[in-house]
Amino acid sequence: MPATAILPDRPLLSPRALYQDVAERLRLQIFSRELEPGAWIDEQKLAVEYGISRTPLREALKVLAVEGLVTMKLRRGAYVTEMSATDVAQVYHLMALLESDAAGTVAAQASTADIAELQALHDQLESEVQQREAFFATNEQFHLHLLALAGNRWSAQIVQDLRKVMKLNRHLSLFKQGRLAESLAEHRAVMAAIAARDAAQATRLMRAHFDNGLAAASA
Amino acid sequence: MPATAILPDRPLLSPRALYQDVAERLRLQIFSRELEPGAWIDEQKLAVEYGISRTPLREALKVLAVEGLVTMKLRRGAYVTEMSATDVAQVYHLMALLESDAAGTVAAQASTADIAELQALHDQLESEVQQREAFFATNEQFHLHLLALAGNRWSAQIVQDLRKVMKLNRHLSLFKQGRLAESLAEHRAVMAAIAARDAAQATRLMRAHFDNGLAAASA
DNA sequence: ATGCATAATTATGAATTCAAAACCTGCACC
DNA sequence: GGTGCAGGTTTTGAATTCATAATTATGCAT
Repeated sequence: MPATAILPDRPLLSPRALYQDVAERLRLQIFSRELEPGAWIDEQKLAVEYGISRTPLREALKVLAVEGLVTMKLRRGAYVTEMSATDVAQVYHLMALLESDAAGTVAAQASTADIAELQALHDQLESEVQQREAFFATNEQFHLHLLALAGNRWSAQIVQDLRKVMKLNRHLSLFKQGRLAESLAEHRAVMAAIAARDAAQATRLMRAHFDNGLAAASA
Repeated sequence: MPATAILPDRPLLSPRALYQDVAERLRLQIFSRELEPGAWIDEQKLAVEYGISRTPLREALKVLAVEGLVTMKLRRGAYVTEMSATDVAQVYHLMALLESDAAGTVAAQASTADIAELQALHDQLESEVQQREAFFATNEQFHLHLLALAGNRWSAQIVQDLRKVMKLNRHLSLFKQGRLAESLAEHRAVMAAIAARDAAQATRLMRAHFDNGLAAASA
């Protein structure tokens, strides 16, 4: 009898292909450090564990490779990507660029209703300073919502991918004690600029928010 | 006898996996419009044409899907992505953001030798205004070299992917008559700002260069 | 002739099989 | 005691096979 399949029974007529489910499951295992950076990914073992064949697993690995989460080595399989300090800085810089641009766009163009939604998310964040996990989740929601409101789907997709690879990095700045409060204050300022429709200021403040995050991460 | 394989014999000990070669070949077929936007990609036919099995072809298609060149529909296969006018504008905006940032970084930080190399590429461009094909090629080389000099490998990778996607768009601004000369003039200004180590100006001018390109493309 | 139900065909998604490269392991030899 | 080679094992990369969903074709009733 094979090892218990981890993927629960899914309807035969699934809304998406198996390799996509597998890709998502792999991401979760990577983010949770069950598969840690630098580790070799054993195709056969995982296929048995997931209760599937190697084919969809290999397809999923190729997807993650393009996203940057794993690195393929010819004839040696897949490895979880290791992020150097340089990589972290470079990705932060990119996210700062894209998200600050998005903040400016939203401040200038979003509807009042959209901004109210953003404000609601921010208010929720304010109430969660004491709950680390909830704060992280809402924080990510806020940023993704901002990207969605900015309306550039290419940009949004890229930032989503970058956020994924960022999760490879153990030393997320927000984990630093005390950084949560600072981060919230910066957020508040960004939100205020957006609400005030001050695009230039929103851009500036969002960029500062990321720069501070990077500084905290590398400290 | 099967149809003639398009891929030439390659050494048994190939430097990269077959699916990567196939991905590259697919990109070329897409850019050259042998596979046109919206078209369904016949796996079996292509596999025979390439003289390979469906497995590496399918893996290549998944890679292109993440890159945005093709769209996978469940149980309906792969389709060449169609770019709307909105998509074109969004991608242009992104490239403007990333490349103008790179221009600023290079102006501020690149070595004198590096800038000399860039200048050499620009000089070559100046000599090629009359040769459309050569101009395109050198232009792309210049931009990619600039990205490389900026030193952010994530940024460089993204811009490379975006440039690929852009080639899906038939109405590349540079094709417009007269735009070549304008483009060159803008290039010259950017190059001058970089040589003068004026980062802010380099950023501004590169951004303007792309904005003009977009305006020309949508005109 | 047209519309619907159903059967045949085709193409995709996934599993399985096969070939070749990389990696151990152990032994001979320096 | 270390080094290098031979053989076997493991694992990847790719082809083939299989199952099922989607599409097309067919035939029947109206």
